[in-house]
Amino acid sequence: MHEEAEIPRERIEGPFDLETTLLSGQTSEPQWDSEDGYYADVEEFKGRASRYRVCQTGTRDEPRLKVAIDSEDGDACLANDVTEHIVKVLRLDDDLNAFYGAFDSSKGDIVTRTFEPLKGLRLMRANNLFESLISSISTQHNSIALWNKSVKLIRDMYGRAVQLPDGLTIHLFPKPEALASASEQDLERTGVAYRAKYVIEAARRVRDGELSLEELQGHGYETAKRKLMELPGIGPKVADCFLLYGLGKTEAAPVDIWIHRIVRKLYFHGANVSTEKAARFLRERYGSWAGYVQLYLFHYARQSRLM
DNA sequence: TCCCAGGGAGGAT
DNA sequence: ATCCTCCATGGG
Repeated sequence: MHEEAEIPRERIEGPFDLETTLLSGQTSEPQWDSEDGYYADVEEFKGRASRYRVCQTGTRDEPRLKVAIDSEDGDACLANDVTEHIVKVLRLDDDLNAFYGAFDSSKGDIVTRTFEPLKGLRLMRANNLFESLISSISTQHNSIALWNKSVKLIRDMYGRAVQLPDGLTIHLFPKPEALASASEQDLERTGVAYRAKYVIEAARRVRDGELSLEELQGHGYETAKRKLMELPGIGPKVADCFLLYGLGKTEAAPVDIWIHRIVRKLYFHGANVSTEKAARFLRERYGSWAGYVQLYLFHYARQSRLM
């Protein structure tokens, strides 16, 4: 069944740029598909597999969004669930203007110089906690293009296939049990390569209840991070990715090779500061905005070819 | 052919 | 604690 909806201006706190946000390669889930102005992803709502598409109609400073929903047969009204979901995953209720005003540019805080060129860029939250965890694991020592492809292949190979009324077939991300019982060899064919054993072990622990992703939500940053790092293949950076993009803990600032270089150059005069120290520095300096600062620094540096 | 990709494990100091 | 090498695959 097909539905359409709109997200009005008043649901969006401050400016928003859909394209910059979705193309920033930030999230620990594959990039949304794009077709003529619309960006699409798939998820289950009220047990019904759905494909939702989002299009920005208003401007960056007066943003509005159009939403189109196609779901497998059923007469459930999903418009409300989907629009609330979109507000959550695009973090439309984050007060971006508060972020832009939180640091004193006259005191020369470096990050403020990224605000104008990237205005409207928002953090995202994962559609799906389990997918976010597996995606985060598959990013280690991998390229953005490659892990995007791998996670989409995991959907295609192990996820439930659904044909929508318009004929399009979509694949949801598989449930933990499907990946837990996958063979390492089979999973390697998705391109996750040597990380297959990490993916299977993480899926097994979630399936067996040894790790509850929902419970982590209730823990503080430090505790949740420590529990995540008990999993093989999850170190400080992957844990921070899931804490930020999966659990929405915005004090998490994943320090990858890029952020590491940027922080050393911009904040430590090029001194050799460890990744752990850089992460702690961002958390202590920027608090609950650290995740946003990380996003802006990363995107700014890559876009401007600063590093 | 060579090199690296949004790191982490296992080992040696 | 900090440093070192290797990890499997694809794309430049």
